[in-house]
Amino acid sequence: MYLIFIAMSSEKAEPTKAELDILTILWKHGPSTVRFVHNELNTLKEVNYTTTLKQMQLMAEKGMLSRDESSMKHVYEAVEEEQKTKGLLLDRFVDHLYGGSASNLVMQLLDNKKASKAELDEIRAVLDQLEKGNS
Amino acid sequence: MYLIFIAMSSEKAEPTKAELDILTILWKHGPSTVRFVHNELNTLKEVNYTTTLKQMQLMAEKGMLSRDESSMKHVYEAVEEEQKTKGLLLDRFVDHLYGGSASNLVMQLLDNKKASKAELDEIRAVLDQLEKGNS
DNA sequence: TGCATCGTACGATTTTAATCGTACCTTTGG
DNA sequence: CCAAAGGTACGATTAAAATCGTACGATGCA
Repeated sequence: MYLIFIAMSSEKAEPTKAELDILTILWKHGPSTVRFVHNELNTLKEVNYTTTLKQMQLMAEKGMLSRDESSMKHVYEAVEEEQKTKGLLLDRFVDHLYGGSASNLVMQLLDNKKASKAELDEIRAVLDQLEKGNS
Repeated sequence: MYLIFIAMSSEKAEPTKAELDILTILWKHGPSTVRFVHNELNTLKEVNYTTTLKQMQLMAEKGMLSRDESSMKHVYEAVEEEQKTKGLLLDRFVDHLYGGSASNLVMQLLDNKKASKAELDEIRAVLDQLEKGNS
């Protein structure tokens, strides 16, 4: 007797570049129509309306977006929260480029970059906060 | 009279996933033959030898790798330094996902992740170092 | 010498992401 | 009423990334 598993794409697929652009807009503005997303998108890059539409349809099919079809103008919404998705991407990034070491990444970040005084302070504040909570 | 510029691909193209894997190996081990890189690569994912070869040839063509053809077994080397390339990728990442705010990224990094006590300390040390140098 | 092994060269194919063209339905204002 | 405007559906195409198959030259050694 065998157990058969239907692959439900349990492996979190990370959004592509184009998909991330759309997600970003939806995270920022909440549930939106294709038209709205498309307009926002065109402030970044020029694409045909049907391209945006198709993208969003595919994303919905993949389960990245949900949509409300009750009105003729379908309203789409990101399924995963911004923090969760970005967190996943960040994790992958750290793993792949910095061997999983967050501190290595931060070092390079502060080293190579124009991290302003304000930013340094802010980061330090985050650190303090964390250590307090940890102990 | 016109000045004619030969496009020398001044726009830093970021390496693709597969390319980055190869670069990582070269950064770690220094100038290497295709065979060596290929073996290393196969500890991560299975690919045909000629695939690795072709990849590296293309990368050389793009100027990402240089190669020494004096011996029959060509020896390839990464052109850009590890820090420089990773720094570029990191910048793009911060810009795209965190609106260019390094502190936002760090916040999420420390928040969402299992940043160990040791890592926190290390990061704090980096901060101290920086502030000393800045003032 | 001759053949197995290991190397490069390179066109072609496959896979995935992204874009577009066209058909057709719904709403709306004159 | 009906045409213009704006919506969805969806196959087909283009673009980019990655992979592979085959040809053929070098090398080494029985």
